[in-house]
Amino acid sequence: MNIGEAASASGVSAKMIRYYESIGLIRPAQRTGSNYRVYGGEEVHLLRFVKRARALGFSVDETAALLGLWQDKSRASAEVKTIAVNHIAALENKIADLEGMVRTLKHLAHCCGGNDRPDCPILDDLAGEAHAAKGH
Amino acid sequence: MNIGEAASASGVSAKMIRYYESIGLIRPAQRTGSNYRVYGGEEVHLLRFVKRARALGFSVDETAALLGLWQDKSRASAEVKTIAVNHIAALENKIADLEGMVRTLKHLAHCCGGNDRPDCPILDDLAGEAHAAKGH
DNA sequence: TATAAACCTTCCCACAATGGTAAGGTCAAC
DNA sequence: GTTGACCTTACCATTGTGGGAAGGTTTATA
Repeated sequence: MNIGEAASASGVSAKMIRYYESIGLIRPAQRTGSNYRVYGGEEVHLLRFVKRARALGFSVDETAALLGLWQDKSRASAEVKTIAVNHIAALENKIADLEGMVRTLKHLAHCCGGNDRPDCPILDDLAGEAHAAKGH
Repeated sequence: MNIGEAASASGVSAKMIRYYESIGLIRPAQRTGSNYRVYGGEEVHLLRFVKRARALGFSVDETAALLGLWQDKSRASAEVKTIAVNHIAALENKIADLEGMVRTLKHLAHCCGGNDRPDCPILDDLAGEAHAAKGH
């Protein structure tokens, strides 16, 4: 299997496969006589693992740790769970940050006329000149 | 005012002030005879605006647009509101993505013993080998 | 069989935003 | 007049991904 076929079989672009190889996330592929990378079902399986982990928001480093644990048949599931639980916490922090932004922005947008007058509480807030909004 | 003073007055690091200048987000500062950047209250005000916009998750490009509108005293507030509303939608999309990840991970973590046995539904899921979980 | 299309290879550039560091100039205080 | 705290520019790194060029290979077709 060529890299292009492995890419469409795994959903990981050829570009990213080479990248993952270059940073050591995946082992260097075997090569043909003419230096083409060769992949088999096992490699594609591994690439899918990586893709799934990335889609769940794990960093490449975390993914590498998970891959290591996956291949260590005697791992303790607690190790995996720890990574997952930490990742959940990080995601929830990020969500909380974004929700804070949304909350503020919704308030400001709600207060903004959104018409053709220049009067704009959104800009006033950004400028730190939040004049008292007419209570709503 | 030196760049360092402007940085502590505005909360934007000196590094970032120079960066914002280099990409054209803010106008080049005036210079002293010895080539030091000089800032006044107005510039600090502007930097605070930028900082606040960035803290609300606006990209540098969006921030530039907002800055332009801020300085255009005859803008229509609708233009600002449009940027804000689009940004809210983008943030909410991102939140939804992250929440999907959290939901999946919580389910998997819940199903994972987290003990010293190798048995791990998290890895099974990543590997695409999600064997039927014992119903819970 | 010749040639063109569709692959592959490596290498470099770009993004967004931020931090770091190094080599050198300047200013203020003591 | 020296020291320390500032400033200047110019690079490098990050994270993960895409784009492209320059050149080699394989395959399909005329």
